[in-house]
Amino acid sequence: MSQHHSRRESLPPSTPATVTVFASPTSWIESNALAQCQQVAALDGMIHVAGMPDLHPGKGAPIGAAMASTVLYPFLVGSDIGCGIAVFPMKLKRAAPEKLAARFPDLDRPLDPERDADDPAWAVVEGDVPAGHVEGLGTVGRGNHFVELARIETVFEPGHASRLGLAAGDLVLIVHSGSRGLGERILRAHTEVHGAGGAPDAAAYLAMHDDAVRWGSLNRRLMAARVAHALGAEPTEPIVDQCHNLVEVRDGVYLHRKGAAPGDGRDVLIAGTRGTCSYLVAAHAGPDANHSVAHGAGRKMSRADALRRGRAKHTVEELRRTPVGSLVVCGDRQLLFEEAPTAYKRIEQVISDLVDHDLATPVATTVPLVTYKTPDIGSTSRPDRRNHRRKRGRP
DNA sequence: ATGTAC
Repeated sequence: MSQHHSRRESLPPSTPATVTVFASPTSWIESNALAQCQQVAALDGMIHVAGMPDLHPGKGAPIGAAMASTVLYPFLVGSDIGCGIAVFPMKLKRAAPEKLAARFPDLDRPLDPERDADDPAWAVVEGDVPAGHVEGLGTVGRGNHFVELARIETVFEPGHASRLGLAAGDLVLIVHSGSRGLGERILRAHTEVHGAGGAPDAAAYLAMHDDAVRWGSLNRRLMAARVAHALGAEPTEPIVDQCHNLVEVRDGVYLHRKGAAPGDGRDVLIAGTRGTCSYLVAAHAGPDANHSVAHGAGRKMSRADALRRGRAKHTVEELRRTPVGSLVVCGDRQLLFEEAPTAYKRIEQVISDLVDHDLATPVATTVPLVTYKTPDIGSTSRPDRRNHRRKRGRP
C-alpha cells in the first residue's frame, strides 16, 4: 500500500469513508467480505463503499461492491477489466436442450484472423480490434463465465419487456465474459510497479482500461455470433450489455465497480446459477448505492469448499442435468463442482434485497435451457480438442 | 478471474 507516500496532504480534508451494505439481516454475507469493505474504506482518498447483496470475499478486494474514491486503484477493478453480461435475442425453430447442446461451437478455441478469416462471426467487428489484441478473441474463459441459451419465463413488467422486444417464451442468449488476457496484462503492468497503490497517471490507466472494456463487449458479441451461426440463427444486437468490472469518472471522482453493475436507469441481467433462473431488472440505484446493483447470485462458498463439499453432495450427472431441465456443457469436472448452484446464494434473496432497498425492479426471469462452460470431453463437434493447438499449427 | 504461480 502507499503508507510511505501518503497523498493526503495534497487532497481536501477528508472524513472517513462510509460503508453501506445493501442486504437484509438474514442474507448471508461473509464476515471476510465485510472486513474487506472496511479495508477498502480505509484507503487514501476513499469516499464511499457500497456493498451489494451478492457481496463475497475476493482476492484483496471484495466482489459485489462499488467504491468511490479520489484515487484510482486498479486492483479494485481487478484483472478481468471489462467483464460483463450481455443478452441477445435468439430465434430458433426448435429448442430441445440435448440437440442444441451438441451444436454449440468450441468457445475455448480462439477465432484466428487468418485461419478463421471466413468465419461469419467477424461481421460484428467494426474497425480495429481494441488494443490490437486478437489473442483469445471469441473465447469465453473459465471461472463463473458462461454462455447460456435461456427462455423468458415470468414477465413482471410486460410494457418494459415489450420495449426490449421480449415476451414470455422468447429465447435469449446470455453471455458472461470479459477481456481475457488483455485485462490481466493491464493490471499486472500496474501491479508490478505500484502494487496495490493508486495509479499515478490515471489517464494512462484509463486509456488501457477503456480498451479492455470495449474488447470485453466485442468479445461477447463475437461469441453470440459464433453460437447463433452454429445453432442456425441470425446474430442479433444485444438488448442488454452491462460491464460489472470497471472504473468510471463520476461526479469528479473514480467510481470503481468490482462485481457490481451500473444501476443508474439501466437494464441489467443479474445472473442466477447454472441450474436456476436469472433476473432481468430495471435498475435505479442512487448515490447511497454508488449508482450500482448486484451482478449475480454471489458465491456462498469458496471454490475450494465448493469442490470438497460438492464431491460429497452431488454427482456429475445431476450437475449436468439441472432441476429446471437444462443441460450444462462442461468437460471440466472440477469447474462443474466449483460452479454448482449450491455454491452460490439464492438469486431470489439477492433480487428481493435490491427491491427492498429500491435499487431495482424485476422485469422478467430467464430459465436456462443450455449453459455452456467449456467443451464436453468427447464432444462430437471437436473430438481432437486436447491437441487442437498442435494439430492446427503448420503441418 | 488468469496463456497465473507454487
